[in-house]
Order: sequence, then structure tokens, then C-alpha cells
Amino acid sequence: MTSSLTPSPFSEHDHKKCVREALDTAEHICVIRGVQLTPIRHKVLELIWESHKAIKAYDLLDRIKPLMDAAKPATIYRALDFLIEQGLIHRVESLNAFVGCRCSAHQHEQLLLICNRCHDVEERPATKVMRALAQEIEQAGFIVHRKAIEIHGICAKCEAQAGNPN
Amino acid sequence: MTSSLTPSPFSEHDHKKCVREALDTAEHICVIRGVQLTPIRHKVLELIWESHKAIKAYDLLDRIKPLMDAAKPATIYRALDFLIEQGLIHRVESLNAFVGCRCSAHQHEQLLLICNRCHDVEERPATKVMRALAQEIEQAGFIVHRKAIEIHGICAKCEAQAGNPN
DNA sequence: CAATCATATGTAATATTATAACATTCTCTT
DNA sequence: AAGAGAATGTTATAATATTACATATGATTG
Ligand SMILES: [Zn+2]
Ligand SMILES: [Zn+2]
Ligand SMILES: [Zn+2]
Ligand SMILES: [Zn+2]
Repeated sequence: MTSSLTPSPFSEHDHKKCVREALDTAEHICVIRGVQLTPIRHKVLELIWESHKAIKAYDLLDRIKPLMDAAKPATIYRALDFLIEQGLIHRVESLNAFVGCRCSAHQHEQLLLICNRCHDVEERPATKVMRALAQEIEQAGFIVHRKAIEIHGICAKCEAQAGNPN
Repeated sequence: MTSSLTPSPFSEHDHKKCVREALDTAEHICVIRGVQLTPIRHKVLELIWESHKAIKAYDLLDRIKPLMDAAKPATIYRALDFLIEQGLIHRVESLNAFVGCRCSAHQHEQLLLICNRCHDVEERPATKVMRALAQEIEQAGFIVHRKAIEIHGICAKCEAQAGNPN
């Protein structure tokens, strides 16, 4: 019954490649834009990319403290502000947490699928949804600044495991 | 008074009617469901409905304290939990704030248009968006528990005022 | 070079948002 | 009247986020 479903991209993959690509892209983007991906900002981005889960600001702080004794909340929040501004990460509003952006390069709108079991966050372009949304918003005479589309539930991988636990 | 042309549904309307209807509906729903819309919960709902803006928990607390000296954060958060559970209000994730639900009766999915200028929150059924979204999510093999679709920007009313200031 | 400016970071304090834990009271049923 | 479950009172604390001011750093320029 579920054989035709698109599998979650995170089920089995070379995550080191994710990280490498994300950091390479980030470095490239920052050079192009003439903004500084400083060591702190780079490290925070790297920590965020350790997984596809959304990570909380104070968890980042805990992770960075051993490396940077001076780190304080402001250290983290400033880095996060920068990374968000540059579109390198997303803030997950419904979790007060942060996740790497997989498509910083192409700047499209994002829909986030957030798994309540494994906590991975999958970002999807969802062009049809975005089109319908644009139409709806247009109809309302509303001018968009920012969209947050966050869907909570159970991802395909976790559902498969639940139905077929190894 | 109420004479200029403004398209937003909240621009000119009998807000007392909004409140009356919301409270009536809430009372009715709670009776039907056999749950208790206690005085505290009722008051919190009433305060939330004072406007179409999203209101913060601690602002509610400030507003309710003169009436209930014993009120503490837990007082408010418990009432909010109840109201959300019953679908009588929405939590606006991107604001950490709460807004009355205009359609508690029919339980459909909601899209929130949040004006950054006047701070009113407009709830729209957006059935086309929801249909496209359901399709997208189905394709991803994802099982939905909860959706948060929050669009920030400038509402039609504020845009009209900006283009045509008195 | 010195002066200036913009950017980034250090540091301390505090503000804001939310929950935990346990006691007490209320309401309904028996 | 007793007991159970729901709701509230009360205190404390956790978790999230911002402000303000000081310092450093590098680029620009008079
Ligand atoms: Zn990966
Ligand atoms: Zn999962
Ligand atoms: Zn109204
Ligand atoms: Zn507005």
C-alpha cells in the first residue's frame, strides 16, 4: 500500500556530504555577498548541521562552550541572527529552534515537515502549495513579508518503523 | 466614524458582535462536550477577544490581575491550554501569542495572516491551499498531527492607509 | 601616520515566556 | 458523608531571548 510513497530523504544518506555541501555553499554565498562568515558563525552553522533535527539556542551554547569559554547567549543569538538573515538556516517557530537550510542558494519558499518522533525536519519546496498560497494571499490583499509553514506529525521513515519494527 | 473604504474584514465592523458570538459559541461548545468553561477560562477567552490582535500570556496576566489578585502564570497557561485544546483559540507560534478562533464550530484548518503594522490576525480557511498541502504531505508519506501556517506582512487595510494617509 | 568609522565580539544584567511540583478547593457521583 | 477527579492556589524555577555598554579589529581616509 505504501510502496509508491516518496521515502524520506533522511532515512539513509551520506550526512557528511550534507554538511560539506552546506558549509561550502555558505562560504561561497558569504564571499559573493561580501559578508563575513566569521569563525563563530561558521562553528554555529556547523553545529546546526550536525543533524537534520532542529537545535535550540541554549543547546548550541552548551555545545560551543567547551570550544569557546567566552560564549554567552548573545554570542549564539548574534550568530543565529546572521545565519537567518543570510538564509543559511531557518528558525522553526513552533519549536523555538533552528535548522540548516538545504537550499540557501535558490532562495525559494519553504515548507517544514517536522517529525515528532525522530525530530528530523524536512524542508520541501512545495511549489503547488506556494502557488495556491500566493493566490490566497493576493485575494486577501495582503503583502507578504515572511512565511512560516510548519507541519508536525510522523515522518515516513518513523511510520515505516512503527509498522515494521526491526 | 465608519465611512472610508477599507477591504480588511476587521477594518470596520461591529466588534461587540464578534465577541458575543465567540463567547456564545464557546459556551455552547463546552456544554455540548461536557467540559467546563469556568469563570477563569471564560474571562481569559473574553480578554483574548478584546481585539483581533494576538495577545501574550503575560499581558493577559496583567489584564486579569486587577480582577483576580491570585492570578499567576500557571493560572493563565492552564486556561490557555484548555482553550487551545477545545479549539477556541489559536496559538500564534511565530509571536508566542494567542488569538481567538473565529470558526471553533467547524473545526477546519487555519491559515493566519498577521499584520506587522496593525497586528490584527486574520484567519482564513484557504481550502485550495489546504488541499495542495494535503497532497504534498501525502506525497511525502507524512502523517499530520498539527499545522501552523503563519504569514506575516501588511494587511489590506494598512496598505490602503499607507497609500492614502488621512 | 592618526583619526575615524563600521563591524564583530565580550560581558553583565535583565526581560520574557513557560513549566514543575505539591497543596488545596471544588464538583459531582455514589 | 465519602471519595474521585477536575480545577485552582502557590511557590519556585526552567527555558528562551534581549539590552546596554565596553572592547577589539580591520578598513578608509584626511
Ligand atoms: Zn544529512
Ligand atoms: Zn521521524
Ligand atoms: Zn471583531
Ligand atoms: Zn494591518
